[in-house]
Amino acid sequence: MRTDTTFKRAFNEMIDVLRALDLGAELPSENVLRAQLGVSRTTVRKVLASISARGVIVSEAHRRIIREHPQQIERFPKEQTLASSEQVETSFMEWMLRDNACPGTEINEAELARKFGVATTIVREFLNRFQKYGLIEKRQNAGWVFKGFTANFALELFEIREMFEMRSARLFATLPDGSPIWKQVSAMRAAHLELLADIDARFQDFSELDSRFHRLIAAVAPNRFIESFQDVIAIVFHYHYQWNKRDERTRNEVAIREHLALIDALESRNLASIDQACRAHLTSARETLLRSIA
Amino acid sequence: MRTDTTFKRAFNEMIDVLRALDLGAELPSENVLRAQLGVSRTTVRKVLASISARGVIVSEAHRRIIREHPQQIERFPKEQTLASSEQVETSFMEWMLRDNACPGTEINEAELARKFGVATTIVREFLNRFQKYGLIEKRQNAGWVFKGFTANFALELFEIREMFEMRSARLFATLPDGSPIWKQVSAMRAAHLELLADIDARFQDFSELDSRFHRLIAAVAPNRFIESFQDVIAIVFHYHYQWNKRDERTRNEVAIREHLALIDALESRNLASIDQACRAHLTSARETLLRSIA
DNA sequence: CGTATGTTTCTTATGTATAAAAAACTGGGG
DNA sequence: CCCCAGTTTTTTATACATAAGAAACATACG
Repeated sequence: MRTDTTFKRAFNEMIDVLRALDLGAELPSENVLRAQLGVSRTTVRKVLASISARGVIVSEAHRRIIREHPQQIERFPKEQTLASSEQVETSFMEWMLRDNACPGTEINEAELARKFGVATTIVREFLNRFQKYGLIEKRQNAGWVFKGFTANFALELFEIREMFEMRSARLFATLPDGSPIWKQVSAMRAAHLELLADIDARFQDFSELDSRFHRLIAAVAPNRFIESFQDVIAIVFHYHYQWNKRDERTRNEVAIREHLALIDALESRNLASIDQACRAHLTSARETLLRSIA
Repeated sequence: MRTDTTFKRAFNEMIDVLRALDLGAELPSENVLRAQLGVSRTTVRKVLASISARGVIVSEAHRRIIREHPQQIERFPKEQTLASSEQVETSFMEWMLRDNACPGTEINEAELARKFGVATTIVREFLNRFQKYGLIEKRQNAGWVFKGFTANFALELFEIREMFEMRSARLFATLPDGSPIWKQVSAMRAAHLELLADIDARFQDFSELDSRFHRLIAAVAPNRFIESFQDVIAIVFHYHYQWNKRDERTRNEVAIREHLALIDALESRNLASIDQACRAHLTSARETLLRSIA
């Protein structure tokens, strides 16, 4: 049976929506809420019914009134708001990084499904999607093989990354002054400086900023294949560094400074500087990853 | 229920194996046959049992003897030797290219499953794998959208293709004389000349040769992400050109000559010539594809 | 009439079932 | 002992079932 994670997520969000409204106010229409929460009206109605049953709102003649602010209502815990297909990703990455890092390990769909507590269909679907990350390989009529989080993997990854990133960065040199991208670049610098100022407390926020930074650079000339490859990079860094915490703070601080240098170079529109800053960052990122694998 | 396409394929292949043996000869062991046919011993035994039931071979005390050459035995038709998951690819590409080429078309899993006569699971799995080709996109809790076989698609595809191909081709300039790749390059030239000599009759064989040629060039320095991208190129060319036959013969002849020029350039080890030949071919291939889309 | 809610229908997400295929186990002969 | 064929156990490929969610349709109210 399908899980009701969409409902639970919408329910949690609806609590926030209600909190922002005054007592006695009329709720927005189902259609407005639908757009706001990003779900179907069917789900909105289900959430409203559920909240109504708890007495937080009352329906009267085609309108809904807020009776009390939902302070007491408990939110659904985060795990219950993730579809099984999403949970499997986390389970799998943990299995991979913690338990069975060794290359050549055979992956057994049935066993994983049992271990993760989901149907085999889900595991299968996940593995199919996960294939693009280059870490597993399918063998006809047999299971999958884990190819290993190896130095080779990192080198192949960075070879592509370098091609793509240099290509995008270089395009900034000819980007017209009026492009809206420059605004985003400048906002990106601010975000980096902000994080740098508070690096001791917030160094763990870097992973997400890193991904946003590289996606912004790639966005200078959209290419679906490059965008898809960003997913590969993002997942690798997200999980690998989550698992390997050595020198995390220093590592991130260095990367932030390299990003800032690259931003300066981009804004200078000087091709040589761009090349240099970009390559410097990629080389350093590669070395860091390689060191953490060895 | 799972289809028995593996059995049928093995059965067809076994017929060839038996034909190559003398009457009265003893069959190789199950294990040897298993390796030869590339299936499990379970399937080999099933095939042997089936052929045995038709009286072509007799089992006596731990050995199997060929009694007659299987001229009469009918092979299973090709369609029955393809797993549903493989058939779906063809069905889908035909649906896409013939019926619904327009961008933005919504793809309905259930409807496709009905149309193709397979379970929804299979269609779903296919779409998940097919996502990497950049032609479809998934929307949360809703179906998929066909993004269209558009000029933009072709341009993005070729931007990546050019980066990858130039990278590989350039590496040939520093490839040591002793590398086994040179033998394959020379064999590749022979294959091209052979096809060229008989181009009027065999121009349809080019698609496969093309794919092998570009994979060989990439093989100079293996990179899983580049290899994976070759699949994208291969499928696009295979199906798109199968559907668009305009000027097929001329188009292929031109490409063969460009390939030959590139082979010469590679063997010259001259970087400038390699760059030039490689770029010339890619430009021409891109123009051809764009023209056929417009 | 247009917008909002109530109702019905269709589709997707995910579990379960099962034949086909693979792999593991077994006893026997050279 | 190694290899071989017979047997049993596991796993995969695929079909099918169903609740959740989306979309389409219908009705009512201002």
